Amino acid sequence: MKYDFAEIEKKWKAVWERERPFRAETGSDKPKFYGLIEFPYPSGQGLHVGHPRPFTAMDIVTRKKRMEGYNVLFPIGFDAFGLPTENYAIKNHVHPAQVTKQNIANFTRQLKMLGYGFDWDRVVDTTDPEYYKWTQWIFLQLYKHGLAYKTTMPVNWCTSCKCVLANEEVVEGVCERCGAPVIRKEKSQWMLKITEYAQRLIDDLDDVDFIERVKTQQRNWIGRSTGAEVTFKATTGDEIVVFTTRPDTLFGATYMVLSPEHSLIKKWMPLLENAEEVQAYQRVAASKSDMERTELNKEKTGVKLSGVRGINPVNGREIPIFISDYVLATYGTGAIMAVPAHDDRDWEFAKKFGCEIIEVVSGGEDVQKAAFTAKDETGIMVNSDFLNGLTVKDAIPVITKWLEEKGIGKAKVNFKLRDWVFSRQRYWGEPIPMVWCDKCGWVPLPESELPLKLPEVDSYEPTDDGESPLSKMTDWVNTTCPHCGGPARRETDTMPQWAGSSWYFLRYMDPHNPDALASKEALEYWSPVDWYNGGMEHTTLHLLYSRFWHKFLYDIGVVPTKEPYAKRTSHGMILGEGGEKMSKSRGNVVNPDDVVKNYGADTLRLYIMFIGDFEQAAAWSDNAVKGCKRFLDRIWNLAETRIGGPDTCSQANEAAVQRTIKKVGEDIEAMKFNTAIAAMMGLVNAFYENAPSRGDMKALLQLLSPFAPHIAEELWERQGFAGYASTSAWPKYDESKMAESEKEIAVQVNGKLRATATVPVDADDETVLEIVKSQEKIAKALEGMEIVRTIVIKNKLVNLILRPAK
RNA sequence: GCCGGUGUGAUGGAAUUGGUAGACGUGCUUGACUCAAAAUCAAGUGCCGCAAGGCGUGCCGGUUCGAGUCCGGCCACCGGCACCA
Repeated sequence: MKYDFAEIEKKWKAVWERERPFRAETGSDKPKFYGLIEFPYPSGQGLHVGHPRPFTAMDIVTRKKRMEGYNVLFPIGFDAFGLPTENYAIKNHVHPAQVTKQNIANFTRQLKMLGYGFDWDRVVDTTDPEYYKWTQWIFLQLYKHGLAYKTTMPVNWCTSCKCVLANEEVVEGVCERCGAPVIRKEKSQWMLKITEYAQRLIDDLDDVDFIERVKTQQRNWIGRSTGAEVTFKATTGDEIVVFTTRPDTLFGATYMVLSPEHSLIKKWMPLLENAEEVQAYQRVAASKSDMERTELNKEKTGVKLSGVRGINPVNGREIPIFISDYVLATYGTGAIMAVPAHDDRDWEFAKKFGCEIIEVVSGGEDVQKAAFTAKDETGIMVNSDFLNGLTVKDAIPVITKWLEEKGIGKAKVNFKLRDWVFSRQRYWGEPIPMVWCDKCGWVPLPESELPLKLPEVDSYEPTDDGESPLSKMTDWVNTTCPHCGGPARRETDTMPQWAGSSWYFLRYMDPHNPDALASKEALEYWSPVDWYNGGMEHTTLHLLYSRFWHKFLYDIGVVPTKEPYAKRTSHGMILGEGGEKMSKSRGNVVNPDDVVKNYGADTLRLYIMFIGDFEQAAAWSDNAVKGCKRFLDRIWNLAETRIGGPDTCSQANEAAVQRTIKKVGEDIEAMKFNTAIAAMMGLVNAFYENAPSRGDMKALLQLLSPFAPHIAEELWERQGFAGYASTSAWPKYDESKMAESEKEIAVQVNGKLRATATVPVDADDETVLEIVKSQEKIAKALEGMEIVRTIVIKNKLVNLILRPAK
């Protein structure tokens, strides 16, 4: 009989559906293992072939752990709030909840089709009020602890989504989601103080097992820099605080620059002789989008304030003050001291505006020709009074201490990370449970009133005026103040998509709990996530946000660990056949449904893991899929009918079986799924040479089971082994049985490979040399030569160093 | 500019961390089966050469008995950050 994958896969899915062998049990005595994948956004297109890569990988890992005796939690859910659903709903005049329901049903069908060992009793859906009740609850806790606040500031505004975006959602000046230009818009927004956690988000990376590129990317994004804050005085008597990473260069500060938005400018406006020019510059700067601001970074612009000057606190010198958009309002203090001799940007600006350039660090080229920016021991301080003669490195603590003693400065750490803009002017998101009362201000909804459900609205359409669709629902908006009982209005913005995903892994631990986001015991038992695999694109979004929320929940005693994830890995993208990104317009999209229909889920799983290095991008190849199908066919042919005899390994195959057990086990842990599969292919090839015994086959089926669970289960049954392959005990290997009696070693002459020799394993050097020298080729090479040196590496090679005999 | 990554046959990719480069898969060639094709099975397949042999892991150099692997200097491509003081 042929390998009828469709029939077999249907059969075993039914068994799993009935018996639920992949359920996790909170509180079991077994050691726990929590494997996590990023829950999908249930789009209308259904599962993409990119999805099965991380899903299958973690399915393999967790299936192996289960076989090794762990109590495994491998959950699935849906991150279902979001714009595509809302847009689809608008276009087709259906409720987003309806669209979500359909999409989740389709995703569920596809995920089950692929045979994943999820615990289907723990599915979460972020749009379910029983779920978002707790998303809202966390928001209230953040508010109560002063980490959520509403403020008016210029924010990123996507012109197409008609919605604000977090900094993390703006990529090269355009919207991360839709690619439309992002402009600055002054809006009142809910913000979360992620900056309060900046230091800990960096520091605690040292304690977790994240792949290096994830750590670096997060560190880059948080962007820590150490330096000092220094207070300059203006001739008006006002104080201007600047941040600098180079307090050592203070004597070289020859002018100051304020960002165009700096608050002092407004105050000084009546004093300025060129007020009109300054205002014009401010207007131009304000109208620039992020993109324009960075595109124009080649040419410095700015205006000198006439009528006000700054005073350098170290030497009392009066210096000019400029405004320029190369100084950002949102970083540091929005003001800098400029040291053109030792900063490229200041140098460029100084050249254009004719500012004085004073060298205070010697050791570089002429500072009139280029800035000297080295920060190490190469430079020696000059023109700097009491700092003269010190290296830059030594000067920094000296000047910092001096500033502190004089009360004009202090050491300071700054971060690039900004607070998280948390409101969205959209319908399909969690309502923010806050009420505005003219008397009491912002008042949080009492927890007893959660969940605050999304009301039904007539239109989900975003509005051009930047207000949420909810704002038109006057019945819903108008409410009473929970505090004073007077008339009040609800917040009409909703939470961003990242809200629900910032804590979902906690809900999996206890998904139906009505009284808490999860019970204490469940949190204690399952925390932390042992292994979390996900996309690099979430490194500075979801991964960072969820670490922030988790740390907050830890601080208020809700969760037991500082970090949510013990280990984080990441997979490469699946590209189209030619190595290009899959897209509808290129017509190179592969649909998992089609692959499963043509080859079966087991083949798809196997291929997607065999496609290449898990961490690297890989191009789809229809031909290579066939190779994996062929591999399963070959196993089927060997094991379709019951093999007789005892359940032990055959002599001919034992060493190969043992080696494969070791290799596959180690490779799964190291995410080298491609070589694990290659090893199994090699074993099957060996079985074609020496027919496998029942024991040989048993081991193979167990190794195969995490990768291709359906066929493994079917053949397991056909062989008459007890229970199920997927719940059997992971095979053990015995090092002593892996050794062969003979080994082929390399024979080199003067470091060049000349022959190979077969020698007994672990033979002593003399024996090996004797065998080697008797080789025809080597004997020939030895003629007329003398051996200067011999190198013997046990079981590997012999290298003879020769020179002509005298 | 800063940070991270990658470079190996026709092709996707292996290589026990300094020890026979190219495992495994695809493709290709040949043979068996077949009226034929597909499927399957078997053999071969880094390059040059009839052979002996020589050359081969982006490039140049170094260390070593021995380098894909270590060191120094480049080049190319991919990703992240970027007027962050």
